[in-house]
Amino acid sequence: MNSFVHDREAGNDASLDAQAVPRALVKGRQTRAAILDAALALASQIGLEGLSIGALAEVTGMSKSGVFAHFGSREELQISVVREYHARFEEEVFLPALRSARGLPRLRVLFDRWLKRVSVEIDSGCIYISGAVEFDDRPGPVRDALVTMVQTWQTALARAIRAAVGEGHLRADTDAAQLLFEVHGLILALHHDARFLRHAGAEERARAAFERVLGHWAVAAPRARRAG
Amino acid sequence: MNSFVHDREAGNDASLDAQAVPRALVKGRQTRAAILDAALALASQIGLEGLSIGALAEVTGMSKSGVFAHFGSREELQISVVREYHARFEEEVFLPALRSARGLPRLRVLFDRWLKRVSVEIDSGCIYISGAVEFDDRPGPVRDALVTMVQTWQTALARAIRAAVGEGHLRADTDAAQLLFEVHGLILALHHDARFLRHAGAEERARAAFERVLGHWAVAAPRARRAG
DNA sequence: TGCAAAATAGCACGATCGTTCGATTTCATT
DNA sequence: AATGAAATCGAACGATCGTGCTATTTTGCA
Repeated sequence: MNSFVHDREAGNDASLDAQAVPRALVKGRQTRAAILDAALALASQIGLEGLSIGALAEVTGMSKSGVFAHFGSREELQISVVREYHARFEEEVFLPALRSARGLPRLRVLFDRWLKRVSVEIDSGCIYISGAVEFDDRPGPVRDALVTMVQTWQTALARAIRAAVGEGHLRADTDAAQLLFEVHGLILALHHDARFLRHAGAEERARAAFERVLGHWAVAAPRARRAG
Repeated sequence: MNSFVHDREAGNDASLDAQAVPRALVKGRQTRAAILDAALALASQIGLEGLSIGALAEVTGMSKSGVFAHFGSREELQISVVREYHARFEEEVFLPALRSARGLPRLRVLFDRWLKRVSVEIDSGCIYISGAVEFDDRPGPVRDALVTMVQTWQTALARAIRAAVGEGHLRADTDAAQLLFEVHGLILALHHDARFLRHAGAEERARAAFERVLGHWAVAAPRARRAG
């Protein structure tokens, strides 16, 4: 259920209908997906805490109670949004990178798509980032879900880094956690400068810094003549 | 009024009583300061958007209207909190660094105190950071105030970096904005890992990365012997 | 000590929040 | 077409929100 890992089959979508629903209604799932879609857009703009069932009902053209019935509580709605974002993130950032060669090439694709998701997307801010700030002092199931998802993503990244070491693309003594920390910082700085300060060149800055960080752990230094 | 600059005298606190208040009541200012103090702690935990006058009244032991009267609107309260945070940030991060030698030493102190402000403080998260996420898609005076403050701080940092270049501590072709971007990313990553993920080693990671970034633009290679 | 002004309290308003509950509509199956 | 379940609606609840009023208390100065 958490995925971002190798075991991507066998359960298709066993998340809900595990205990054999007597009737297989499809309408409910559809509207639920529609609500979740609107919720995701809304949460991206005003945050997970800003998500209100009333606003969601207005956007989807439903009644408040109609929306509410699909989740049972606001908290469950927030968690569902987090999970939905996680699924999309995996599909748009992680999975496409699997088509690239193991090691540094795949790591570069991961960063590139991550970067694009944080900066380019017009409507959506990154819920991992906004959620981390919103819930860093707010215990509860929503925070727990967020932490789990972020850790899953970071674990996948760390694995990609170690793969690059294994392939001989990065030095054997590469500190994967340290590299991850610094690259993550670049994404956060990009998110900050692009979305909050509305700086134009932030994306390019992030790319340049990423190459420089990689260069520090690169196995053979081609005497750093990076485009600048 | 914005400060973070060289002109720190001449006005003492001419911010409010410029147009000669008929009576010089001190009680109002005191309670206003007490409210602001509580508001700052509250906003640090649950965010500027989470600030509610009711909760603030309860914490300070006053009535809602009593609290309200000091600011006139919730928005003005939020802006006051931003300004108050700015003032404290300047006092605890920027000003102490002025006692260090111009150039790299001062830059190091700036980073060190910045880092401590973001990670060590138990109660308070950084309002610059949480505010940036909360208001990146929320136009209005609060966002404007936040942007102004953050830009003031970044400008001061950029000036410190250029001073380090001027002192010959950093290479002449140092890209101050790029260096600032990367260092800012380290602070954001530290804030994320320390506050949200509750990782222990984040502070040390940030320090190590900072030295490495500085090293990239350092004038003399650490090993290579060079005159001057 | 008295008096005006400032500070604070008390109360109520409209709005919105999440949530509950019973009624009603829509659907999948026979 | 009938039927029972699932989906949705409509109205209402208590709570909390920001804010506007009018008292009341507290303060600083004559």
